[in-house]
Amino acid sequence: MIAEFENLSEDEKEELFSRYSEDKKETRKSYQLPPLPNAERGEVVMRFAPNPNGPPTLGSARGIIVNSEYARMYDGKFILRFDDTDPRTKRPLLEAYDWYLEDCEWLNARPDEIVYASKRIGMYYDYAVRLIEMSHAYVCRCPRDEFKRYRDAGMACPHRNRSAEENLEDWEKMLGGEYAEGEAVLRIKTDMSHRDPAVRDWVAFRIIFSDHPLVGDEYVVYPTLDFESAIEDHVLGVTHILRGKDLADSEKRQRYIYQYFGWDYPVVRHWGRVKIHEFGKLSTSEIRKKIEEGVYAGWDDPRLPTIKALRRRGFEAEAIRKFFLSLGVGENDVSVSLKNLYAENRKIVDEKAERYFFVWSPVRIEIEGMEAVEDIELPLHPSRNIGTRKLRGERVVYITRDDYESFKGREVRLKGFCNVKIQENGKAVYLGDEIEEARKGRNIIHWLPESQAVRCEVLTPDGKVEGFAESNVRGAVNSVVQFERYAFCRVEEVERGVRAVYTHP
RNA sequence: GCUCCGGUGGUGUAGCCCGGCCAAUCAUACGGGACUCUCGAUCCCGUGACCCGGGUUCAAAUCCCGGCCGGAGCACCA
Repeated sequence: MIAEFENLSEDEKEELFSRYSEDKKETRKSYQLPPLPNAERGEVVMRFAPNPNGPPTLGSARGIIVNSEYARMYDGKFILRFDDTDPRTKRPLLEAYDWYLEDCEWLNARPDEIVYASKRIGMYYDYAVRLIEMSHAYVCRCPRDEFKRYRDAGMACPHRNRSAEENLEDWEKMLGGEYAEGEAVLRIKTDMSHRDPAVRDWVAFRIIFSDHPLVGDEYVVYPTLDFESAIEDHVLGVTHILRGKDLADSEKRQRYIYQYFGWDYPVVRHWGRVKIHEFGKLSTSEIRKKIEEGVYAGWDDPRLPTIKALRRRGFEAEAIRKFFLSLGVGENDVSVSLKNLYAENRKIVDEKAERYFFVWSPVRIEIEGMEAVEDIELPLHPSRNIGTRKLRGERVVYITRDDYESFKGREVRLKGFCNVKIQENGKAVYLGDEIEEARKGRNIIHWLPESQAVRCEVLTPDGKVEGFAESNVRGAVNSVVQFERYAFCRVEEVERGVRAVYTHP
């Protein structure tokens, strides 16, 4: 059987291997999302609705991936909707709109439709008017604190029972800029004795005298998320809503609107909070501040949990997808290590990453007793036949300080080159080239010839690591390579020295 | 405090709706071994969990009650 296999041509072997690994992938790939209740093939409409006040982060990725995955599962539609209706407290960033588009695309979740809430404020006004006319909404002129007292007491405020005409009039005044910020809001009538105070007559529109990055100073009355989202989900025909449980109460509020208009509320499911060990709690606004302070170099700083940063680090979209699909859509909070993402990514990247040497904290070593310079060829990949790279076996080489310290006085194999005995004084004694001479085990180390060592810095999540890389990496710009015995890294710059970004071990 | 929601190995997850086939799935992590001119990959093997207490039942991870723990919301933020 084995002999039979050996007799096959390389191509045939390749084919067998790939067929075998394909099968394995298929079974392993089963991060199946649970079925959606009430979902019909071709009818499902999902949406992801971020506020673009910064670039998408790992947190956003979950929303993008899970929603788009369900849309795909049911052959449905995936909508990207910008809930950008607060130009002050959660002010959108103009560039961020495009960042979301880019990252969705990159995550293999291209939206079938894109909606900008701020461009549809006029439409929300129409629905507001209808609610006022039906006496399901009213303009409330209570100061915030005063209303809070009514709410806590479960009592109607003085404005609650005014006529539709009066309310319409006040509404017009709001729109006309006759009221200052805080002087009037439009509230949806719910139930002042609702057991959950958060549901009692919630605010649908408020006055904000601030220009909006996308629509300028066209409006002074902006809808709140609950109103905007309620209307949009219906207008867009959203069938299923999947989002974080921080928005769980929204459903209770929004249902009133659906009831007043006689609409059906979409199926809602919430997932718990995700905490990633490696990234502390970083809010978008905190990151923004630290970028401005110069703590981070930008939104794609490798230390950040933004999609931009992960992409720069060389993560594959598919790995990120699998990572989130593996978390499922449970309502319990998860606290997960990035190691899981690393593992997913490694599976993809290992078979295509070219291998190179990177010597961090280099120590210069002179090899004594070596006869002549040798030309050495090393494979670009340990198991796949994708070519070789050339190194010169010279008398002067660099090895890392770690190896120097731990192998001092002992024999090691310079991978692909020769065996030496490391001396205490920064020198080494040549022992021969034969691999057989080298002890099997953990004594094969990587190295670099002085003449082919180029300065290299690696940006890691914990800071910068400096050393030398072999000049051959110049051919690997913009790709993920494995610096042997170090980590996978994405090479992003090769002029004037090499700069790479750490992906993962 | 009030209102919701959750608690399966170190971590994440399946199972829970419709009790038995669950001495509980898969992944990751960890430990051991094989292979390898990388500390990567691959291949074996192994460790390890149903929050606690009652109840219902012939039978409970699954149903009910109570407790404990955790989270979210209680904004003119999203």
